[in-house]
Amino acid sequence: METNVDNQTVNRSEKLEKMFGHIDYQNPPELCPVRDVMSVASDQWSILILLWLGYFPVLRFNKLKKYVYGISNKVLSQRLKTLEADGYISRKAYPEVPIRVEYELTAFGEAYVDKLLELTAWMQSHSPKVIANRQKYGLE
Amino acid sequence: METNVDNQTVNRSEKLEKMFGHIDYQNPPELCPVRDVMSVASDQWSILILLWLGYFPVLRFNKLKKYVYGISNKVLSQRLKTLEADGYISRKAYPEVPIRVEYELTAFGEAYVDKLLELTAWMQSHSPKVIANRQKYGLE
DNA sequence: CCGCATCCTCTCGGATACTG
DNA sequence: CAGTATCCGAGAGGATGCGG
Repeated sequence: METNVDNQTVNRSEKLEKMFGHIDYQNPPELCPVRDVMSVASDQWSILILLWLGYFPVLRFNKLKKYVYGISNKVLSQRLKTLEADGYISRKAYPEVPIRVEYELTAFGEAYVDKLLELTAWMQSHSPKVIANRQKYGLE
Repeated sequence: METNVDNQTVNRSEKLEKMFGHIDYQNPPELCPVRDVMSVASDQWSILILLWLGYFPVLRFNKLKKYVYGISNKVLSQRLKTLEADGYISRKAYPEVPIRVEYELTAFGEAYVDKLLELTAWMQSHSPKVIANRQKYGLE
């Protein structure tokens, strides 16, 4: 157990070292790739889109709009385009009348969803604690 | 390997089922706790703040501002307050002159950073692929 | 059915100056 | 040093109507 904690801490330090060790924050990089990639992949709407596409392997535009309730046409359209450009999802249009368009995760997208799920599942199970913290904090 | 893939897929389905299975998207919850908690914890600036606090166990306001380069006083202050309210970090003020304030992760915050790191480390290692995708997409 | 174009609102966030 | 107060601009995002 003790060693587990130690391993965890060491593991954390290693990853952080790899992530931040090389950064010269006195003279910061104009475009940090991690920030850049993260800004797409950790967007609220994008996360929900990806997770629903993990739940239902194939979804059409209006189905997605129902599941990701509250999202507007414009934003859904934007996010889908960006997610496709970044390689997380694929888009197939069938030239029927009316047109049918299907979205699904790429292999890369699936890998990302798996990572994402570890985080969101953890957040879901801990959200009561966070909300409790928040209320307690509000009372002081 | 085959079974690994299967296990992975099954695992994914289970988590997604647990996350989405109960949602009546026809009549969506006004405030989804997961969305709510996520909106704080997956904020761009908050992530960077938490990661830097994982890297350096104790940091003061202006140090943080240097490491999380580009952040403004206002936003840093806001994020720190929210992160404290949600229980990720603790704030200690020493009544010296001039005043000294130290921020550090709580145990809960450390646990979250560990989860976060799995994701961001993955993103860092895959960011070249994403950027390559993006450029290829732009050329079509 | 899929999504773009338009308009319009409104919040977020940056810059600066100031205080305990 | 650690923020707060104020102002201001940009741009994200919602609603709607149209077109392929």
